Amino acid sequence: MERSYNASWKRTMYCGEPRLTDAGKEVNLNGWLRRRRDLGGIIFIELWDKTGTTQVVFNPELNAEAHERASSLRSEYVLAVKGKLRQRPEGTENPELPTGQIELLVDDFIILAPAKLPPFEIDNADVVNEDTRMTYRYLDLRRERMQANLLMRHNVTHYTRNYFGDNGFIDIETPMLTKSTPEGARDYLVPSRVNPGSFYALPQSPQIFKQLLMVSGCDKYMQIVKCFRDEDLRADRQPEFTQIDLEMSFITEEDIMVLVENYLAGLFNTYVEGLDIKAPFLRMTWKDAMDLYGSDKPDLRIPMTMVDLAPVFAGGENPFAGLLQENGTIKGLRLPGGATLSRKELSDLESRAKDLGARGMANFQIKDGELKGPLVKFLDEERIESLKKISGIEDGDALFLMADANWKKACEILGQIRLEIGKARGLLEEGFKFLWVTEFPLFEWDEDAGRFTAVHHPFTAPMDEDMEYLLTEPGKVRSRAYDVVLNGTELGGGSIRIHNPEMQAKAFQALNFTPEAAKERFGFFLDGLSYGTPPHGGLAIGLDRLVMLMTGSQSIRDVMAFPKNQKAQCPMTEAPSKVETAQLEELSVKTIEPLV
RNA sequence: GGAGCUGUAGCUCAAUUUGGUUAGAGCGCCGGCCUGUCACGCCGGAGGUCGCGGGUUCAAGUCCCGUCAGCUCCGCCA
Repeated sequence: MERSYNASWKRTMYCGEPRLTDAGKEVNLNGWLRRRRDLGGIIFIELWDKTGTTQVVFNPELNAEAHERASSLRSEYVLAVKGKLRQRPEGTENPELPTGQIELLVDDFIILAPAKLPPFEIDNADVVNEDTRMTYRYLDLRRERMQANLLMRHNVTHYTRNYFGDNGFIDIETPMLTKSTPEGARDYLVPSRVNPGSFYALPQSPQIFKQLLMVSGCDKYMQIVKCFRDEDLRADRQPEFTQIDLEMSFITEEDIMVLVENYLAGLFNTYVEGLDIKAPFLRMTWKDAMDLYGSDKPDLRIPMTMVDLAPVFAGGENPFAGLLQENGTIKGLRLPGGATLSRKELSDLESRAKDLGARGMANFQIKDGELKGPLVKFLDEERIESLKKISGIEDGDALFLMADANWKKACEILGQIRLEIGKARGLLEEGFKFLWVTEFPLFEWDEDAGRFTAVHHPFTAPMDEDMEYLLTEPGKVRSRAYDVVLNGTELGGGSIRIHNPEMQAKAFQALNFTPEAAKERFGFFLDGLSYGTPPHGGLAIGLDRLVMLMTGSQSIRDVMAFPKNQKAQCPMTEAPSKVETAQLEELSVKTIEPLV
């Protein structure tokens, strides 16, 4: 007779729990059959749950009936097993397993569920095509590494709520159905049935709401919140992702940065083994980050920085003299040991630089004390000395040169080369290198839009020193924004906000919004600001990226339970899908090719 | 929108460079043997739309054209 699961079968231990000290105990285990070793006379199975596995023994001499039934068991069957834990016979211990000193001798068991043959070997899913893993994501998650990732994510959110709660923050939810604000990323839109022709947007961030909560006097707000952006995907970008979102009143940059770096240091030191992250973190202006690393999110694990080679070439007779007279830029990057690079390797690097938009990339090498390179002939003794002094190039090294009329472009391209060559040559150091990047430009010129756009968002406060340029030279204004960067990834960013409605109106003006347009889009917000807004600021941390880095994962997909593929589809549910005409009609949405 | 890489058994890959016998291997699966295994072992077996379509050729997994899919990157991501 078939026996079903009842209280007598409930587990008394998890599969990963038994230890030598449990020998002699009668226990129940519930779990999945992960591996079967049928030796003919005796059968071993490994019973798995999220805590680990325990070896279960079916011995015909002790229990012929159970042994007979066990021969039909297959991978991933769900079982309830009763038996006695005992120390393994001498010489059969498995030192690799936490439960390896012990095993369960079966008295009785039931099959709670058989299982179809899995489409891939679950223990080995790390090497399986991601598309297949995603189609059977529930199986992909049924393994140690993914369970560990989900647990880490839980630990992070738990720690986060405690940390900010202990620091006086309260968790407040903001709407998922909200107003579209075309500034910024593309919105996901949701049609309103009761308001034909009108749409909600899913939030790109709760930015405006959290600022209005400051107007309300909430003082310290936090939320772990889903955000949505309809843009193309990357290894570290998904259409829906989670932010740790913060906002505080009556504070300065310093308050937030100290709060957040202590949070991050504590979090990493608690959950990542062998770390001793120290706060405060290194702080660097955006200008310095660009000059030294060619990136607004420098990867400090690569021990190379760029230098300004203008003094070497200025005023001389060389191909760069004209560029420098026009205020152009020449950046240099020293590659220790780079003298071994072949002509072909140098040429490949130059074509890579061209792919990135450079017109070229010159180089020097010092081999056996002799400086070589296409530009040597343009440099006299004095300039060569200057080149060596500024760049630090020594015997055995290479030096790359990037010249461009545009300072930012020269920095960025050489910065990308720095990253790629650093990784390729194994120069990446171990560990977690945090820093703050500050004093971002407030605006940048958008060629396509023909106007300035906000680098961060239009509510970011300008630095007091640059306030006078707000309307005259917007490109010159620095912002009170700060990003926290870890190992070349932007973990989070925030700013002190504008809390004065006139200033906010000016910012919109600098962005070329007419007062009418500003009112149309953000009128409620400007109105809110005018009812007594405290100085405030905040920050948002990308939870997915955070957990990705903490778990050493290559993609945020590995730390999300059910992520989307590069086409923003879910291979498992096959979302997005077509819907019936009746649904569309109800929503007053007219469209092409509905399903029915 | 663009560039690159990949696509062969359930999974991971080889064979493609230089077209030529019946497309192989490991794992997994099925059957048999096996009483201390733990990636159990040994023996046997099943399993293929070489992503798809077209072309060149006596002959295409292999060459050509097109197309689809997945991933990485650029654009995009206030």
